[in-house]
Amino acid sequence: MPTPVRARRTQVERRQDSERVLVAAATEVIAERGVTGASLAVIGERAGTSRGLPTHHFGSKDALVARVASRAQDRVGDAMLAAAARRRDADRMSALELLRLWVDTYLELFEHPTPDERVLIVMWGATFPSESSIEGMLDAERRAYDGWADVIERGRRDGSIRHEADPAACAVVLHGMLRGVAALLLTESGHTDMTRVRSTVEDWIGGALAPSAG
Amino acid sequence: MPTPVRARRTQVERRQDSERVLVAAATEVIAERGVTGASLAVIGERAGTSRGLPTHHFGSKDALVARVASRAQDRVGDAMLAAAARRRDADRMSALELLRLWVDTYLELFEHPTPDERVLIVMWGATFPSESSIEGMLDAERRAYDGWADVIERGRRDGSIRHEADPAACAVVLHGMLRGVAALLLTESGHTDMTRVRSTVEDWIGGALAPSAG
Amino acid sequence: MPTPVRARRTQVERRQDSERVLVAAATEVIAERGVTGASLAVIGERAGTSRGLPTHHFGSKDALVARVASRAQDRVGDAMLAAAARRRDADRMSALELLRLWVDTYLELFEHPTPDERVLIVMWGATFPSESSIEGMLDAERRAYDGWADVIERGRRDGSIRHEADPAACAVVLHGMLRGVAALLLTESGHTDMTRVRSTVEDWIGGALAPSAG
Amino acid sequence: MPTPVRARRTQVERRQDSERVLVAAATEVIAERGVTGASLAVIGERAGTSRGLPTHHFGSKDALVARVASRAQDRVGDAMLAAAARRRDADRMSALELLRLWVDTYLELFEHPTPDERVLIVMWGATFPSESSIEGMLDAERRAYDGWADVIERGRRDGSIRHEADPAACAVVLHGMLRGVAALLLTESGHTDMTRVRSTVEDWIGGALAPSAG
DNA sequence: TATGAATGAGGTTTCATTCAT
DNA sequence: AATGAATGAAACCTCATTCAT
Repeated sequence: MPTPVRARRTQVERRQDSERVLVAAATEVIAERGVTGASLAVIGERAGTSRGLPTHHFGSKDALVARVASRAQDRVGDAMLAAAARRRDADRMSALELLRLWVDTYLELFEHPTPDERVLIVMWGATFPSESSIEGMLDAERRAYDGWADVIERGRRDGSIRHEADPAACAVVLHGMLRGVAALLLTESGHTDMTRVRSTVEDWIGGALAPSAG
Repeated sequence: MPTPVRARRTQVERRQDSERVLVAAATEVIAERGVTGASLAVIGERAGTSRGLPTHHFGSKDALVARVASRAQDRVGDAMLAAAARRRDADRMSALELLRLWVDTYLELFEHPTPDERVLIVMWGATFPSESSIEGMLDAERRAYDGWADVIERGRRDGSIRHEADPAACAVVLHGMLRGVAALLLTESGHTDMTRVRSTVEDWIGGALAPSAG
Repeated sequence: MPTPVRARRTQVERRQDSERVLVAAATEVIAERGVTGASLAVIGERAGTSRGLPTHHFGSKDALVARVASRAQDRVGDAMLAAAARRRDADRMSALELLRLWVDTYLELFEHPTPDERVLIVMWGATFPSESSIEGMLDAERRAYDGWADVIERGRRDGSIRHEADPAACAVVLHGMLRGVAALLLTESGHTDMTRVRSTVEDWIGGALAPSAG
Repeated sequence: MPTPVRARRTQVERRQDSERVLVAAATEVIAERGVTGASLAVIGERAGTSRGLPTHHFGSKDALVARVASRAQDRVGDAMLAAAARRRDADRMSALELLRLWVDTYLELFEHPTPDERVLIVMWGATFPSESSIEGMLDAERRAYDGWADVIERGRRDGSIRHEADPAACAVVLHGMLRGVAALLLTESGHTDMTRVRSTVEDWIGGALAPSAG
């Protein structure tokens, strides 16, 4: 008696499909209405499924929210890694060059933001209340600016970043600047000249981190 | 034996007292739980009044939230104006010096943040969802970086800020940086060395805006 | 020492003024929104006084509502008595003539209804729920159709109304008809030709109560 | 030992059962306390379900109220149609005979009124305030006396109703009379001799609509 | 796996009433 | 007498979650 090999695989596929479509829908709805404003029923309907599927699939709203957060972080992180990978001379780039590439890539993402970019900022904003905690969000923040600090430290060693720069403090300022600028761009889209903002950020970073000419 | 001189209060005084205590409580609770997480019942209890007073007094949650927002904005704005007013040489300061003073004052506020400072960032975060709108919040943002753009423009004219700086773009970057850094400081308080962050911000601004030595 | 004779009288007058203006306002608001839909605060404001005055003056909402009901009943009753009093030949009218005069007067009132007429119907409608009870409303109803039964009985004796007519049953039908027609006129004002409705009612009463020609 | 054959119900059955029981409970409670006096919590409890089910099921109180109204209208309308259908000679009845049959059926319903009859009158009463509006209630009224006007017009053509009768005006008077009498019967049940009222109504209609003997 | 019916806690708001001025 | 501030119960509604199908 032949076993329905494909049938079982189909179950797994269907589950994955559900997950993909639910996370995408949740990303959209949270980007529009915020974490607390997004209801599971609306997410289910936006996904074209039943209102009960989000709970059924993820067990709880918190779990779905955490899933959305981690996916959004990954997408942005991947974009930056991919930008570096595309460069032929990746292994010959100085740390400062890499940092500038990353910054540029980051800002480029927010020039034409998808729900993935927007939701990242929305969820960042949701961490500001002192009691609020979104699973995995604070950790991701810390990883992010540990990353910046790391590059800056490397730059100090390879001479591409001035020695006086304090890696930890610069990482805070740099990360805060990128997040803050991104947030302003999202809430004020249309009112700002993106190209100029990007080149201004480049200038500031250059002025702050490049070794002094002397 | 001292008598409670002012035990009798007029209606107007009672109303003002209620308002003061309600706005203070709302500021605290919103700073802790966010705008949507703060319920009027909890605010009423925190204020030491009945659970129904917030609605009775302000008519709606939105009105109370708007009141909290405008008060928080005023407090921060006032602090910056007061810092300038305290300077003897206020009228002889260059635009860049004024800008640095303001930045320094702003960051100092977030070194030991009260609920007023925190709530400002929390409410800023609540504006990130595209459909969300908090009465008066977006306007205040725009006023704020119009203010920065104005100082930068003045600096270009008085020669204290380099001519190449684009006032509008620099204002976005500067305002975003301050907001973003403030947000990081609030969520990461204890993990960062405030003094170093402040002096780093100073350096970046100097490097970006001061006229080039040549 | 002269006593402020007028001052005391003024207090009484002011109280009466308040009462008049409050009852008038309550009549309007109840006519618009129904008994439960009318709030004391709105009534107070409509009266041009404070929101607290209705309670202060009448002690409770029920008391004010009862006052409105009795006044509205009086106004309608007075109009009918006045119509009879205006007739020179009042003492020579047959019972049927009096009844027709009353009916005509009643319907005329609803041709251009003031809040007084409307509120009477509104409050009548509020007595339909089985548990609902508006102070004095049911009694007034009963008095009203006892009045009709009385006239019909007199008509049977003076020969102006046919002998077969059952006073109690006819009173129910007549009173119901008037109330029902009035209610339709209020909810459908503009859609009905009042003049025809009035003459139709006259015809029906004539056909039902006048002695048969034979 | 008998097993509960239908213990398992499909989702659709569960939904229909809930709807039935909720509408029945709402009808009862509204008949007792009026539209505004009936709270969803009480309706839910009366239905033997949770307090939240009414809202969950119908979305809003207005929707449930509209559902109750339309069902009550249907029940009364159906009773009148059924009475005509039971007659063998239905197609040979004159318009006046049909009208009398309907009137008789209508009044019979109110002799032993169920909540369905009572709620119809209660909701009619709730439409009297000028600003109040119950979904579908005014339309139903208009349909109802359009129906009466139609029968009267047919009677004028088949000669069973006198030619002088104005269909529109007579419909208003007839409908008003029936509603008004029904309302009095409900509020005064026990105080009135139903049989006599019914035969009085018959007499009045006969006197008003039947062609004059001559 | 997926659907959606049902629950019940909790939110904002309305409002009659109480109470201080 | 009059004002209006304050209370607290109760209303409608939203929504995460549980549960039956």
